[in-house]
Amino acid sequence: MTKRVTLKNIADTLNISMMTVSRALNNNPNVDETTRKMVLTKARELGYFPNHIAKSLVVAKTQTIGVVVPEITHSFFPDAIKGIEEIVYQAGYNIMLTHSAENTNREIAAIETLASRRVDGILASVAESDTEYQIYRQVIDMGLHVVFFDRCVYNIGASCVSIDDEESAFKITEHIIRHGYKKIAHLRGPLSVSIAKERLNGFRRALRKYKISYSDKLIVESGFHEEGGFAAMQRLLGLPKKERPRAVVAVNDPAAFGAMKAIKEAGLRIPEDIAIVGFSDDIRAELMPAPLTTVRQPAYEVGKAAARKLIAHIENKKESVENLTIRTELVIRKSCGCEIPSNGKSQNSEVKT
Amino acid sequence: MTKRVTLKNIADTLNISMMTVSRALNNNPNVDETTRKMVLTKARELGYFPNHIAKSLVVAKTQTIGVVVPEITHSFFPDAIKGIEEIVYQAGYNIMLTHSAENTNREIAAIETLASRRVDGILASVAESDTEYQIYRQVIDMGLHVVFFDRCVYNIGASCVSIDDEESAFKITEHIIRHGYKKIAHLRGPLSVSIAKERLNGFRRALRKYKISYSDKLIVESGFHEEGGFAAMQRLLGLPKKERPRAVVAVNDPAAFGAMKAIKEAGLRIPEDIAIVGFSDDIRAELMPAPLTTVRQPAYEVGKAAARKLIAHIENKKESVENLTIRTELVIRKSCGCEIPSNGKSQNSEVKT
DNA sequence: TTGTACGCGTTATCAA
DNA sequence: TTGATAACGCGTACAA
Repeated sequence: MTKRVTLKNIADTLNISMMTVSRALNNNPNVDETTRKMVLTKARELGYFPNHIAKSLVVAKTQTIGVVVPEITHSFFPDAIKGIEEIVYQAGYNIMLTHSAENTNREIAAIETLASRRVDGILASVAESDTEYQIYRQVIDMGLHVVFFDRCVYNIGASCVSIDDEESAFKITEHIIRHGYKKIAHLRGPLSVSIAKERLNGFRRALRKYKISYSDKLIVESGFHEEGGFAAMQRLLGLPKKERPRAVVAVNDPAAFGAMKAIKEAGLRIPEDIAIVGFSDDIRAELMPAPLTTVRQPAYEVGKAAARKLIAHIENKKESVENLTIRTELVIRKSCGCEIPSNGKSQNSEVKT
Repeated sequence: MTKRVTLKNIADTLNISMMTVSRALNNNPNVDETTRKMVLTKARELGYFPNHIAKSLVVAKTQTIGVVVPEITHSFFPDAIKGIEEIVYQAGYNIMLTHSAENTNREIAAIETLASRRVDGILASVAESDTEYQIYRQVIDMGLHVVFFDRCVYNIGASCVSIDDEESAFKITEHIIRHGYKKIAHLRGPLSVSIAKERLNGFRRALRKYKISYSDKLIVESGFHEEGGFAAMQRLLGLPKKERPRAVVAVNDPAAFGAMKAIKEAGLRIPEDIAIVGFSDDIRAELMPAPLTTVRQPAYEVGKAAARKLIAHIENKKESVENLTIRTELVIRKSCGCEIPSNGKSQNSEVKT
């Protein structure tokens, strides 16, 4: 921040009061048109930029939204941020972006700085490692508006926008079941993260509905990344032949990619020996040797909806806290054993294997 | 921004002055340890969060870096932003993120709000459509520090951090030439963007060095996207057979992907009929049917270097304005006609075709 | 070690 | 339509 021209500078050179200058610049109707023109001209001439900091201090509003993401480079987040930016820009807000790097302490520090910077609200997606949410309670109690997106914390007085994880996992598992597979494994994420838990629930519900028995041995933790998926799949492949899964439902696409690598390295074919499906429709999914059947998450829409909800909370005291859900779409490709339907998006292919 | 506890609140409940509270909270040594403990305890008890806005107003520094990107979802930018975040976080700054959507007017508006919000400096990558940079001149003249990254504006009093585009384009073109190809086309970007111009220059320099003649017919504009690459390649394929290129150097990977699609649709093989190389090492490059030979851009490093340079400018008046260059790496894959070397990264394969 | 006075740049409020 | 004054919450400079 360097020395700048102020309202007072303009007022002095024009021999009028600061207030008149302020009013002229803010399109206040109670200003003579001649004076307004004069002020506008002089302001431009002097290179005046309003000091938004000073204004924020007076009006106790910063027009700023704090955003907390766990990992900017996860394909989901750039799209979500773009959606957020689109909405807040139109509403006259700006984004303060923070990155927790999946680290709880950094996330807490981020929330604290955002609170100190008096953002009008926070859009947050929590880190994998989070186990307690005291800091969110604290800022929410202070009256700061929080809306979670994608990875939510529930029952804490904040709205949440996410995809219907449980239902989506149910649907893709159901799709797999309809292929006739009986031994189906699940690579699950860390259960401290809401989406991991819900996808697991959806997986289980589908098995129950179709009365497929399963042992807990077929549910292994992979985390959200390729390496974890690879390791988890290796463990499954290390099972006695009879217990090995015929199909795998992965918690997300990266985990599925890792698993596919492990399957390949074991000399097995996808989907002939082992079918697999992912979750998220990563940009790489359709380019895999066996293009990956997966769930498309509308990240951009999630970002937009979350931003809209947050702004509603900010601008309307009585906006109700609620959990919003954004529809996903099943993307059918070869990895599940389907013939690819013409548009690759049919939801009802039933292929026996 | 909601009602909050202030220094004065703490001071009053403790019957001491605001200044003592301020000093205690800021680890000023001139405070009795007993008082400090008392203050710290009470601050926590009351849920005090320092008002960074008020502080910024007094000290005329916001500890905020404005970031302007043309398109958050371009694979380059999330990585670059992550690098930026890493550095500014360590240095005690936060990021205000804006997105121009490749639109000049939005970019100008973004710079203006960032200036109003009194950010300490700006990291900017300009939009494709930009033709004049008056707004940057203006804020730089005001004393705002600007560092461009990736897409730069030169000779305007701002540092720039980018990859060595000209040299990288030269190297990858040279690589293609060494395969023995004679008729080599270039899909170029919009010349108003610095990187497009420089890559074209590198391409030309390589042809000159190896005395390869070329007609301007083989340099066609594709823009930076897949559709443009597709259309541009179709134009090349529409040329009389004799004039058609045997190899193509694309301005970036998405353009190359589009071109590859056009080549496929024309019933030609890559690299047997037409070899092609890209630029940027998009995450999809190695997954293409013919894995794409390309130039790897260290986006994360570019972001870090740009952030470091900006902070140096902010914190050290005499930091010199300069253009920094980050090294790229040639990534050799099949699309250029190479046998793939063991690690996929050799720089000196020479294969005749 | 602690406290007082003032100012940062703006808007709200009330008076003219 | 315009202006004077106070206030936002904090740090600087100086005094005690």
